[in-house]
Amino acid sequence: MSTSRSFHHGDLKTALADSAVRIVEQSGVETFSLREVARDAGVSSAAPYRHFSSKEALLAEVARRGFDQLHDELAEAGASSDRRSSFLTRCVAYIGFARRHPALYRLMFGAFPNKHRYDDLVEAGDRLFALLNDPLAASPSDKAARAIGCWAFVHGLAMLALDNQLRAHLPSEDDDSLLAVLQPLADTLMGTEPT
Amino acid sequence: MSTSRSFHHGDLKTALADSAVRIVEQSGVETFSLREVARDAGVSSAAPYRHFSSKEALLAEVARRGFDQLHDELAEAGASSDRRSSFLTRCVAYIGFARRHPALYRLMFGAFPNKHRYDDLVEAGDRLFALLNDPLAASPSDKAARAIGCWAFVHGLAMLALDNQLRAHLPSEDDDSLLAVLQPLADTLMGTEPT
DNA sequence: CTTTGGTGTAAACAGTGCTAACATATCGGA
DNA sequence: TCCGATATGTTAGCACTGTTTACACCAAAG
Repeated sequence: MSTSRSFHHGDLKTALADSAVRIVEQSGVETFSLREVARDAGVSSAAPYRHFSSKEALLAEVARRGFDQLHDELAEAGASSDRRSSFLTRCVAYIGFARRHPALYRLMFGAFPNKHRYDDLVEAGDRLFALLNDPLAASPSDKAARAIGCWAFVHGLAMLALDNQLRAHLPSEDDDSLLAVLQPLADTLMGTEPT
Repeated sequence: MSTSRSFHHGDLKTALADSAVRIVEQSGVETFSLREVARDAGVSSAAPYRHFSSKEALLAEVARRGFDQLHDELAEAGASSDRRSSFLTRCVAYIGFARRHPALYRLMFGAFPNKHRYDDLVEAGDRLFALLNDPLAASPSDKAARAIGCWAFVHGLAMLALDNQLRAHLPSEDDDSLLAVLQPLADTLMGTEPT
């Protein structure tokens, strides 16, 4: 074994992606530079092009990782308990993720020209969507509409949280305040009676 | 009168903002360049700095205009009729705006490092929020929570629309499909009975 | 051992945000 | 009316960016 690490880096591709994630989370995507990633990984400016066809392709990989991570966190968060509280738990966890990784979250849902070229990214997004719909699966009739509504609501809430709009308009921004917003919607979305 | 237009441009500031809006809407914000704006306005690369302290400041002005325009369109859309249908009309109009001006809308809600420096921009956002809350004004009790929920929902829906997620998961993406998603939420948010 | 293909480098190109030094036009006051 | 101060434009340049091209090197297959 010993994946020989003399001249050839060994696994530069994942090293670059690791650096990229760290840099995006620290400094946001506006100032993100491929050359800085290369410096961070200790290689030349042209090296990344052996593994990613463009800066956008590297950012797509970063976003894909973000989707996977969010998916896994939500899967764990709402595993136990009944549908309704699973739904609420996941909503809170979702917004928590967006808050802990604001720049990454913005990248995930930001404008991706040519998004269709990165099918791994698209698939990761679809997996997340499917998981969010999970607690709504047994809801009555107009399933699609409720599913979309669910995601739209949580996503919009997360975005407003990132813009500090929640803090501006809610008494506090802890999980209880969030739940006060989420509760009535959950009842509607799931077709259950308020408890 | 006759704002003398020989050497000094006359009103370069608004001319630059006009060009910037057009360029953002056409090509998105990723490739947006101050120099292109300058070329488009027929001035040198350094001229914009007499009127905007940075590229970000010019983009802030573009975003501010977007907020004002959306505000005005919504104000007109839901002017007549009762609260409930006014709310629904405005939701549809809101998402319609996002779809007709995707890049501009993304800019408006995108990451704005140092957003606090552009108070005009912040105020324009606040005016929009106030207008969206208008139909909910007379709703019972937990007003703030419902108001936030309302905006979050519409905003999230608009974002998903821009990512083509609605087309992917809804039977069609006309206004009727949108209303199917919006209806049950509207009832919940406004504290009225479904009709 | 040799060849071949994958992976790194250095150098260059065009384009970028932004600044500094300079030029000109406009306007308020002597 | 002249005249300086100021606002608004220009040119030239810096440091940086994404990307490409030509080249160097190493690993493994034949």
